[in-house]
Amino acid sequence: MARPKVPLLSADRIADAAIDLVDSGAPFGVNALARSLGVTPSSLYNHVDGRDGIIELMRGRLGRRYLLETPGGTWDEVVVATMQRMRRLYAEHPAIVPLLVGKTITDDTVIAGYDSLATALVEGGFPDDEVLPVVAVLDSFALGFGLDYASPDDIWQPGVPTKSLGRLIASAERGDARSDRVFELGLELLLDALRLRLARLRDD
Amino acid sequence: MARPKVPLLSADRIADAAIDLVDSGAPFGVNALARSLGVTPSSLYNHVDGRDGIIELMRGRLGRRYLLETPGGTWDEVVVATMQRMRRLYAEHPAIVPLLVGKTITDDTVIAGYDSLATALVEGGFPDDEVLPVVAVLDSFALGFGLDYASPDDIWQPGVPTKSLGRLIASAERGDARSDRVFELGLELLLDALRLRLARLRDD
DNA sequence: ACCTGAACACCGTTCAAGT
DNA sequence: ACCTGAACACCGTTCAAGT
Repeated sequence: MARPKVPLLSADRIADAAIDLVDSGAPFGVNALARSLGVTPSSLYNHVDGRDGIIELMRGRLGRRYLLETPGGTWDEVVVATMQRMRRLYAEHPAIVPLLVGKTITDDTVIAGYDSLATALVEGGFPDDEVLPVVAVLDSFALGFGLDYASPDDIWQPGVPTKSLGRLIASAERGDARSDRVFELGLELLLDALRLRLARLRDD
Repeated sequence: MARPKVPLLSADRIADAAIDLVDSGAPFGVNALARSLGVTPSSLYNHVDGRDGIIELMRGRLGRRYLLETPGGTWDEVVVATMQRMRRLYAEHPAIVPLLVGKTITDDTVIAGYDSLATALVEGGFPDDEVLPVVAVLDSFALGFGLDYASPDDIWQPGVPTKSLGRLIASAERGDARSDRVFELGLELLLDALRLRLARLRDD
């Protein structure tokens, strides 16, 4: 075939196919990705900076789908809206989360999401030196529950008698219902705590 | 060499070498691990169930190092003690965290750690159907900040002007000091929120 | 029982060749 | 500019052979 008149590939098309691939449950890999695009692995290198580059493209693509319009309102409304968007992103693309962890974020849309969160906290009255830690806490928690959605249904498999865990696991919800509940509870706890903290800061 | 009179390898020795390997900053792999043990890759398969098996061994080994003695005291003391142990584990072995995520936990010591947490919450007065979600929230957060320790110093690299993020990043702490602060803040927030929640539950 | 060495299928990446 | 196909170094895993 050599060079076609109209390109078969583009960064966006590659990112979309990569997202579909991982969502389908297949392990991520550039060979598998090329196959799903009906193309040779080496073709991808005309558009994309290797495996890690593709992952960063996926992050950006998802960012644009889920985090594009920055939410407005009071600081806690912004926190809730942002966290819920991330929840949707992670819940609908859980298998992608493990690929994203521990890599520097450069995508503008994703950066903008964190920026709007930080700005809301600043305007809400949190002191400058506390805003980034709060954002990081929220981010840690978001990532944590993202991984929760990605986790196997049985996170814990006790091979030995337990005092409480076995009994609680037996009667617990499973799957997305469990992850949803964890998210709701965690967000509520964090918001309560942040409101309390802000109130205390004001009293001083 | 064939079979030596005294075995060169054991599951524990392999796990320790694997931990050292990852701690040294090298990417984890069974070939590299075998090399660091002065042994052929195929030798490992006499002791260990492949790559994933080695990772689960690392989890267990670290669990035994960091989570062995179950803490006592009131529920919030148990929470603090458990979280601080996990913090130490993650802070001292950050590069291992990404390997552990999203895999089912079967190691007894680690299970026992979660069990003692769950038991403390039950005895502290949290309702049965809320204990596991609380444990999961704590776990999500622990994993999140574990990944924070594992993250590059610049998690965010804004390529575009930001309203707040750029300015805050410039004046923020870095490295472990930043991660420590995130952990302290997050733990404090979660404890405040949990105490508040328990008090409300008692009022009803 | 425990190690080696050869072999296998697969991985990500590079690069000359073709249009 | 964009795709192919060959090539490369490397990956995890299996297995017969040796003691």
